[in-house]
Amino acid sequence: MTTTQPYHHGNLRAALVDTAVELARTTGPDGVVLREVARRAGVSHSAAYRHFSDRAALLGEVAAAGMTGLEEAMRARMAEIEEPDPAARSVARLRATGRGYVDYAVREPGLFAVAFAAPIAEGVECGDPYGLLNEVLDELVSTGAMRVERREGADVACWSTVHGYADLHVHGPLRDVPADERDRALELVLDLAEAGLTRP
Amino acid sequence: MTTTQPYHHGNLRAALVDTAVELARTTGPDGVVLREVARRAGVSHSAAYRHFSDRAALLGEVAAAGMTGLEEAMRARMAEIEEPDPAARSVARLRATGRGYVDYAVREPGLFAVAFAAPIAEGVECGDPYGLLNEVLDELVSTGAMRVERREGADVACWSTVHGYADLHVHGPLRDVPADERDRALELVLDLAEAGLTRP
DNA sequence: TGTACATCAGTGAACGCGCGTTCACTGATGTAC
DNA sequence: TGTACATCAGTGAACGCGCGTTCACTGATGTAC
Repeated sequence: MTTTQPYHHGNLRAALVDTAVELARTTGPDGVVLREVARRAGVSHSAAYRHFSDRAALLGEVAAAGMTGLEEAMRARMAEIEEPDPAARSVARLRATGRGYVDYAVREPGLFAVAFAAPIAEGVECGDPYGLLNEVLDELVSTGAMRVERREGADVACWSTVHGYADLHVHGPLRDVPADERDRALELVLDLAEAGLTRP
Repeated sequence: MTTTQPYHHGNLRAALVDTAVELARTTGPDGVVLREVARRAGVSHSAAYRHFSDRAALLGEVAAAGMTGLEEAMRARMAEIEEPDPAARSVARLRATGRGYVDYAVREPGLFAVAFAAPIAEGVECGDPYGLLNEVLDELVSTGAMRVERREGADVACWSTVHGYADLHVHGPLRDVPADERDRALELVLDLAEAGLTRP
């Protein structure tokens, strides 16, 4: 009882992107092989060229999805914060962005890798983790938790820290560190960043 | 007037490693293609299997060379420091390790990538940038520049920061930032790390 | 309302490519007597 | 000191693989009259 597929797929473009994302989750950038994506979508590989100029264009969509997921993970952690005091709250929110960033890298290593390895597709809906980080850092200044003088460069510093932490633990030499130890070490890293940012 | 090569190369193993390193410099991990390495070394590709069990083993040697280069770059920057005061000197030395790390990543992006992408070959002479960082952090404590309480986790925090900074600027979204701006931003990042580590 | 025709979205064969690895081989080296 | 022989370090053909991309094609859809 095989359901006969109609000749026209209906929404092949979206189906290909979904399939590519799913493939990227387990394989990373190199695993997003155009022929395999088409195969899994149940379509001949040349059909993909009706919707994407080449493999890079498809990968670019996956990268956009990865960025979006990354920002969502950061927001998810931020949503957990209940601290009422504005200054303490902004600090807590910043720490939450870091946890979310690392969460996502660890939970979705393939998508995380693609997000940074492939150029984002043009004109596609795409998250902006860096923009979110900057908003939270501005909050830190406006609540008085951080002096304005420290604001410059704080974005790149924070981003570098969590990004490096994530990369070392996902692909790098720290990849075999057990999860609980990893989480504990992250808090120490966030402590240090916080100490620097909020130093009077 | 072609010089006839002797049948026996003499030191093919070392020659292959050198060639692979040279290739990795411009191409990164994926470019270290066994057949191409052999081609450049003027030898049939199967000859490589007399010296390496497979491609991964050859790549592992390149990774070791990359790690060694990384440590050397850190040491080179450290050697520039002339500060006489012990505490200030240890801080300056720490900052120097960060500059050296980023220097190397920017100057040798291919080798830097291989160093972290491929498992280091067993039993090969190999630099230890992380060990060096730990030594310098211990100096910070012993000179009184950093409180002992902050020592735990400081290694991973510092490593994460410079590693992330390097990765974002070499392969990541900040790859097009011009060199002078990049260097300036690094100092801001080091300022923040220093502020956190040395906070009373 | 029915039909001719343009357009759209698929198909499948083919091209050209290069890879890692294996294997039977041969030329060169070195060592035991 | 000379030689037989084992061993070492190369060669080159072959295997099997899968990829991205192109192209002439065909089936399905929609639109103008």
